[in-house]
Amino acid sequence: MSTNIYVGNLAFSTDSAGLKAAFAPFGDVKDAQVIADRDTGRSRGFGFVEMTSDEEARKAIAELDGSTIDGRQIKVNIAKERSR
DNA sequence: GTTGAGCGTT
Repeated sequence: MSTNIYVGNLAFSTDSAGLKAAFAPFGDVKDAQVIADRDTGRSRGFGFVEMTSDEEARKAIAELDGSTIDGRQIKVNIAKERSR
């Protein structure tokens, strides 16, 4: 099992690697992805991070929500279910 | 070569 995290208000210059780099210090990041427009390939300004440890995920959220990455104050929360 | 609310493609 793992914890899925929503990250919003990302700078358009932030990519999946940048996202992972931000969360990695707080625990094991299973996967990180910035959602890009499927047609243009450009960032949509938000993404998701999946962490293997639920407690580390919560700590990362607490530490990173409202923090600044690439000049933008990001929004971090537990993600909703993808199949909506 | 731009922009700014948002919960995603497989």
